[in-house]
Amino acid sequence: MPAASNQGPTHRQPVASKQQVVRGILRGLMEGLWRGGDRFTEASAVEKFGVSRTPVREALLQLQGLGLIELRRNCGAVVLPFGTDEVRELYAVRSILEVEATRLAASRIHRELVDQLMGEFTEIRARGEEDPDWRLDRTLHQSIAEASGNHRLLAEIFRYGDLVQAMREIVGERTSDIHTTSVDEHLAILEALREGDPEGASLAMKNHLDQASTSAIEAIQTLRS
Amino acid sequence: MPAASNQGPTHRQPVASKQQVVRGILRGLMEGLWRGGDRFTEASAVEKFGVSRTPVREALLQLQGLGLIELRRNCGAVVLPFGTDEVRELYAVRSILEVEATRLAASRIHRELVDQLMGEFTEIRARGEEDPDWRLDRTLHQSIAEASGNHRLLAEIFRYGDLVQAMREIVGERTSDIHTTSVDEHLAILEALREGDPEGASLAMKNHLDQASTSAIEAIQTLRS
DNA sequence: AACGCGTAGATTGTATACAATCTATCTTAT
DNA sequence: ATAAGATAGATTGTATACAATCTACGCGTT
Repeated sequence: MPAASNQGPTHRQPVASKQQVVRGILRGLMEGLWRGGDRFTEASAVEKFGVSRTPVREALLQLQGLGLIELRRNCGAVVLPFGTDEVRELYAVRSILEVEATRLAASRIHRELVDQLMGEFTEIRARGEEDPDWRLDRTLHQSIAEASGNHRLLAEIFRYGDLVQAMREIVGERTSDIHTTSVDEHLAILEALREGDPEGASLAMKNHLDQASTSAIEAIQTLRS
Repeated sequence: MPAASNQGPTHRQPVASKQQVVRGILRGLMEGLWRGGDRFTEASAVEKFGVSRTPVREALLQLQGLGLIELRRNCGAVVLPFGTDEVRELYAVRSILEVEATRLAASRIHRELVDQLMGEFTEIRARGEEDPDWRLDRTLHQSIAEASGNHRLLAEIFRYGDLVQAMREIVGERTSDIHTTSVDEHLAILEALREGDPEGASLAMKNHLDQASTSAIEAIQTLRS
């Protein structure tokens, strides 16, 4: 018997504690549980999530790195505002990064990759399917970020992509109606990339992210209503 | 300068441990102590810096957030490449953020602030002084980022500003010759901002950061030679 | 009564012990 | 001899105890 094989209330997965806290606090932020300027201590998070201080501290540091809270010496965590304005700003920064990545990618991305992605999107559209877990969407953004040729830019785009994905999943826990991924917007980006048109591709990406921003703001409002 | 005034082996400042590790590893990266792909364990860092695992872990998480190392479960920290290409990419991302912030700031920044900053830069230039600790430079970049009106964009610019400042200080520990801050480049930005010219200001910022990138690359090469 | 100071509580920073997991080597059966 | 599996070591994930620091309240002095 190599493993204890406990069934029933299995042992807490050690690796999940930190992400559980990150998710929980992010959910609280999105639901409007705290107002900007509110403070809470490590001890309160320990009690709320039932884990020890170590994963709580690491989770708070991660959230600070994501610009969602602020940690002050011996003063607890200060919750930063998180409303429609902040979501708009988040998508604005994401747009700055991805629009520039798209501009760079236009002259570097491989045509075969563009064709393959276009095929998958058109197939999805023909079947009337939905890409419910945003797998294709993420693949597209990731492929463009990689084609930018700047590893650090790719990393920053991933940072925001992971944050947006976490927000999507939290929204999905409550509202069954997930906004349909916009295949047409994606295809517009790919068509411009296929022609090697940096301005057209970056403009199409900007339009796509503006639409995504509006959808995200509506989702937050729905979550809080 | 307050001058730390460390006398004797006073009590270890509890708050300094984590930043000491961050600084030490960042210095190692800049000096080329490790090659990209090298791995080191928490235990080795504990031994190297003489602190416990807790601040080491938090330091590694911070460095991962800065995109300098990669943490893998039970596999230690993987050092990412850090050479001239990576410094160039770092400044490219910084440029993307700050150029857009400058464009946004052109129509929002207060004229009095621009005039005040121009006064301080011209005074520095008239006196032939140097702004050795980059205080004015940081004030300018911070003021522009604030004037962008996007708090998250400001935060991201701060993230890179702090990283660049830490790199400058590490370079300064070894090489007495610090590159002179380029007053003319700063004044070009401010003059365009004063006229409310978004394209001129953002172009001047891009030029300024391109020069800074070249200087940083030269500094790294000097540090390693 | 107002201000300064000191002490107690609270909170975070750090160190260490324990648990879970992974990697690599060694054994064993085919 | 090769490959599959088990076992031991190493490494990270988590929990807890201790140290340092900050905040706030109460006391004493002016």
